[in-house]
Amino acid sequence: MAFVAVPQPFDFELTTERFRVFGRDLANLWREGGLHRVVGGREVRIERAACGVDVEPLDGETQRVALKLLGAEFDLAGFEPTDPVLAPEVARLRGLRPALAPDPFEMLVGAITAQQISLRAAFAVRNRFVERFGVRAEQANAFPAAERVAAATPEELTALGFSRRKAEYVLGLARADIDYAALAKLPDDDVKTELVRLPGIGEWTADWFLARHLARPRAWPAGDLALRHAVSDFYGDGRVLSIQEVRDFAARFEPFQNLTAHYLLAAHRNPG
DNA sequence: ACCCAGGCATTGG
DNA sequence: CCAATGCATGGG
Repeated sequence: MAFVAVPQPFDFELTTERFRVFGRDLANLWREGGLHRVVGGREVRIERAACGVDVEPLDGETQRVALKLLGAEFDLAGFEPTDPVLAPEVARLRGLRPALAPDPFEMLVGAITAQQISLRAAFAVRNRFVERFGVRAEQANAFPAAERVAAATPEELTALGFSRRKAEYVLGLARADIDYAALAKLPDDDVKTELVRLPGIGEWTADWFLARHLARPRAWPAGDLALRHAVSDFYGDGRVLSIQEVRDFAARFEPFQNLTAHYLLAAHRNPG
């Protein structure tokens, strides 16, 4: 047994709910109570153990990936909102950590698949992509490497269910020479400015990149339809709030907009 | 057979 | 600058 420590509070089931609720994710595969993912060509299993989280096999890289997937870097201990709407939901979902995408290319391609369509439909397309271009280990497939996708044709992607446009976006990303390490050092606004230059990446995708890959505390995807519905139901008067109206809520949750977005979404899809 | 779902780029005013 | 349009799949 090789244990990894995730800071308290931490609830393994709540944190991994994301990998079950929208359907199967072949690259982050929930199976028999554990999360399977391919790291460096080897399959890793992450499961709850008596004294924390068990990661097999464990090395420096699998530990880094496991900590990302379980949202270990968030300051959850400091997240104690006094907002009368949010506070009870945070209490009810205590230990929920936003599950992060460990890989930037995976994050961006995943977001592109999810543009406009339901997450169920998005996962169906994404899984065909993962199966087609991602090397299989035991149960799970590695998320496809950009270098391998770069050699594909648009037709190979449309055959998997991508729209013509999305196929071109994904190929463009795979072929683009993006310095993700440099990007990760920039302030939020600069990351967004750089990302939005790329075809197929708008503000929504850039915001989710900040939120679910870079774990930026103030990321707030105001354009997200599900977040708009959640904010509208928790704080609104019956109609669906506009993007600008939802954006204006960000100040209220300073400096925990990212955690707040994830808690509102989780609370909304799983009402008390 | 519709309609909507965790957007985006393009086109035309 | 804002409004209208097409796109792909899966579930209701």
